[in-house]
Amino acid sequence: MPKKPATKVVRLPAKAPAEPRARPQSPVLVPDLARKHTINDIARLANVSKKTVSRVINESPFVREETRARITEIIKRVGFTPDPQARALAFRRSFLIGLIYDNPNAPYVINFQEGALGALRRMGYELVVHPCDRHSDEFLTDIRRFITRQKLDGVVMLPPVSENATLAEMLRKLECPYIRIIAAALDDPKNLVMSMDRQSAAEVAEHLAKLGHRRIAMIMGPRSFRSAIERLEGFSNALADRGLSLPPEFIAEGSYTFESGAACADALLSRSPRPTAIFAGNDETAAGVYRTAYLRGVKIPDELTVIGFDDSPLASRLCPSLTTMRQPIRDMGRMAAEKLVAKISGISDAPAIAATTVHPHLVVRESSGPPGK
Amino acid sequence: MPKKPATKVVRLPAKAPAEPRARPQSPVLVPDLARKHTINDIARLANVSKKTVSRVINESPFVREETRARITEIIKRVGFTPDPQARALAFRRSFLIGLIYDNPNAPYVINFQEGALGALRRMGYELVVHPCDRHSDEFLTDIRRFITRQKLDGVVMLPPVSENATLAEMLRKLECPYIRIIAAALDDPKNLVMSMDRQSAAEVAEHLAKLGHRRIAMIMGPRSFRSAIERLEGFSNALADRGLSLPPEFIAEGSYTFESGAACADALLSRSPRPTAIFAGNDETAAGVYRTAYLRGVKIPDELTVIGFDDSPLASRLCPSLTTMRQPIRDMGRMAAEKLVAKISGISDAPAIAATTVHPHLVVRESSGPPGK
DNA sequence: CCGCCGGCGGAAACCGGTGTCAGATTGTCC
DNA sequence: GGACAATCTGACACCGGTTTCCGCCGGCGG
Repeated sequence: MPKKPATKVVRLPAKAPAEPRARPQSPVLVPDLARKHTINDIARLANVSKKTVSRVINESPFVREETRARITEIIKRVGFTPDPQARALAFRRSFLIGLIYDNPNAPYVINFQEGALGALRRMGYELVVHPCDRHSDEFLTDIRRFITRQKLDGVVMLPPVSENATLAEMLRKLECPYIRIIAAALDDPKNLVMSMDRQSAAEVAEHLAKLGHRRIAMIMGPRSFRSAIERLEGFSNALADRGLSLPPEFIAEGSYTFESGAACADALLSRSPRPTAIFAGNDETAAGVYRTAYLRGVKIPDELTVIGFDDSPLASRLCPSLTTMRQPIRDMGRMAAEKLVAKISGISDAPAIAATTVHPHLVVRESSGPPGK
Repeated sequence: MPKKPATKVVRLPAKAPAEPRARPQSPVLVPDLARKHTINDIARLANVSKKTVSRVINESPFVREETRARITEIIKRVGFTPDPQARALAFRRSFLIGLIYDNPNAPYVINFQEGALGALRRMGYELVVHPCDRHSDEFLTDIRRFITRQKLDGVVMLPPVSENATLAEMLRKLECPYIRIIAAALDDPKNLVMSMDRQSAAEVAEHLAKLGHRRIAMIMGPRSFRSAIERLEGFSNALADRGLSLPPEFIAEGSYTFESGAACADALLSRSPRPTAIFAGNDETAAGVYRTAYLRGVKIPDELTVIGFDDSPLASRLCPSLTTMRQPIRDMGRMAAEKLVAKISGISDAPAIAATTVHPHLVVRESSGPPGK
């Protein structure tokens, strides 16, 4: 083998005058469904330049209707789709959205992810997930590298990383559009999808008050979580409005985990008199309360009413099933996606887009009842 | 609004001569940490051609050690990372791996996803998730479009879509490397990460036999799931080995869901004499059994032993906590990622890679005990 | 001392799209 | 019918990498 024949690409370095055209006859004139097509193939088939095809693809108004129809028809017939990487390169954008989270609650993440993904695909974007460790030294660096490396068009953050002010500041400096999923107005509303946790917690208070409970306790989430604060205050204030109090000894600070829920419940149930109802910060915590009640032989709901928050699948799996606040997580994913793309496209000033909030609602199940005998 | 101005793209129809240039003089000669660098910047800083820099990045052996070190140092100093889209375009590969699933089990998906993602990032790949509906008419078309459009380098499939023979056939035709997460050897081992469900189910049988149970029932998953068959057969055979039988009236076919678990348990507990132990096909199903036991006032584990499968978070949340088989899902994600990348890189023949299996193990908790009084 | 060979470095083409802008093609009006 | 403006079209450069091709260089044998 004296000469490696290289590839099929024949280059003619300096014999300019020779060939009138680079490609004598186009190899593909008949639509061939088995092959990958380029924009050049389409252009050749339609007898136009690739630029015109590009204009059709990008819905430029400067194409005659007749031409557009012809090209569209050909594109559909041969099943052409433009190469995303090539477009990304030329547009200097990736059409990629990042989902940043450090959330142990799997159903929350999956549901959000799927809600966002569905909306993003429809709009021509893809989602790249980025689980992270918010306590790591590399935390910010890591996210920064992720964003710059992938040239993300924007990111969505789930709590609790969505509450990190330093991170938001970094994103602003990076000029990376972002949406924060969050429980309070910590930022310009156009950067937020808010869950009205304060009002939701008030709804729980109302439910318990109506059932006739008077000794009510709460296991809040960690104070470093905004949602924990919102739920606590909303709950406490709403109780006060009804002439009920939430004394300090009936407030326990957990960490939104099963284990902390069990530990906090143990402390609360040691009080005398003990509470007749516990509002757990989330469903995981409520499961911890169940655990403690089970070990202590405290009957739910006869001796203890338990309310959760999230309506994760766990809530209906527990026995008795758990009364809880349902968050429309999938919808939040969709809304975040739509809002973010609107921002990226520069149509962020519509008032409807400006403030995006969702209102959880109470799902009453078996774990709540009137205060026990 | 007479004319729709289309997009924000402002064209300046005929004022050509105005702007002399886009970039006056190369903006970056001094390493500037705040700016994006190109391979040309690095080449300039190192006094070499961009080709040499490219050689260093791609670990070509044809670079002098001294030169390589200098360039590497500069790359690190300015924090340069090559543009993924540009590389993808030039390499005609995307460095993207797809994760295809239609799995309602959120913790399973999240854990797998995170395991795979961690490994993939280390190897220079990204993961693009693709939830889908395996019963949709668009199912195959949808996945095909996903793969060809994104030019995926490979895909990983979770059960049950991993068991779809037509899908696997399509991937082969597309020449798209794939890994199937699966419970039986349905394909060339080098395309599989297998979970030894048959042996695991046998372990459950052994556990129950040792506890002294003789009337044992099973709620299997849907027969269309390979794991359901494997678990049933492994369980049934292992019982037979110990002189115990699994009579047809003690086998119920569920659908791996909470609701089906409850319904099947209801049927099983109506038998007379009723079983003293139920092996549920997965933890969700086991939760359904708990539900029915709760409604019927059957005490677990005193009157009924329940065993699950998966060790999802739910297992430890239930009261009493659920004895179950733990699957190392995150590890499976990592293994699938490593195996897939090995295949893509063409080093798939190593025997260690050829067969990849994981062995779930039993986690004994409170839901299993000797047969009741 | 010369010529050959192999390793290294650089210019230019290329991947598959898009932006720019001049030129061609219409349509309109006088 | 001709001039002019508005609308369409296409040649060309470019995005940021990789690959091809070629030439330079040094080391070696003759």
